[in-house]
Amino acid sequence: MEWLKEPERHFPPHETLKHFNDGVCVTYIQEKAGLSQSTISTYLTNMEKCGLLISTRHGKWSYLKRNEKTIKEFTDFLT
Amino acid sequence: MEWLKEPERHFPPHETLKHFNDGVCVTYIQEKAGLSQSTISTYLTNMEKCGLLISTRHGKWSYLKRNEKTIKEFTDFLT
DNA sequence: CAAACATATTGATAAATCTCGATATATAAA
DNA sequence: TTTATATATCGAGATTTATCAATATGTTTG
Repeated sequence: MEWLKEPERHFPPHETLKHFNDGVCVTYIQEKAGLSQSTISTYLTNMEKCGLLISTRHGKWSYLKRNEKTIKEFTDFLT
Repeated sequence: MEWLKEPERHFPPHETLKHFNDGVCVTYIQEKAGLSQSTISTYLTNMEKCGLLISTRHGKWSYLKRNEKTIKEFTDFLT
């Protein structure tokens, strides 16, 4: 969640997409997290299901970005 | 944590102490939570150790109240 | 001091979570 | 249309968490 606040500071640029408008691809997140591909895929899927992330598919890549609306609702609830 | 925001709304008055200045006794929290005495005692001890609660002993009773300072630090971190 | 009461600690078990490798599926490239 | 690449799903083991009953410790009261 923290990394996705500033993708350009935490991830290399995408080869195909020249921007981070839809977030970061699963592979980059997986490599940086240092967990297995299946683990990260499951985590990201769950985080999307519970509304914390937004997933967008471009060709064979899935890009993940923060869902600021739900995140705010959640932190507001915690506060 | 939520109950302790307004003890007078969520708990009966204490017999000995006539106020909630130091929070609520373990027994009341235990009864309201519906978990065993040992479970609640452990939880409250841990929450105190990690700074979320402040524990004050008056005679044979322990009273628990929120540690607003640490709670704020934590919610700030989450936000 | 002994009995009673409030809280703390210990030891145990069931359930949940973390994490992986293997495999499946989807998409693009050759 | 086979192969390569990216992501998803499944099944399983190890670790952690939730929770309890039993027991211990601390404190007051008779």
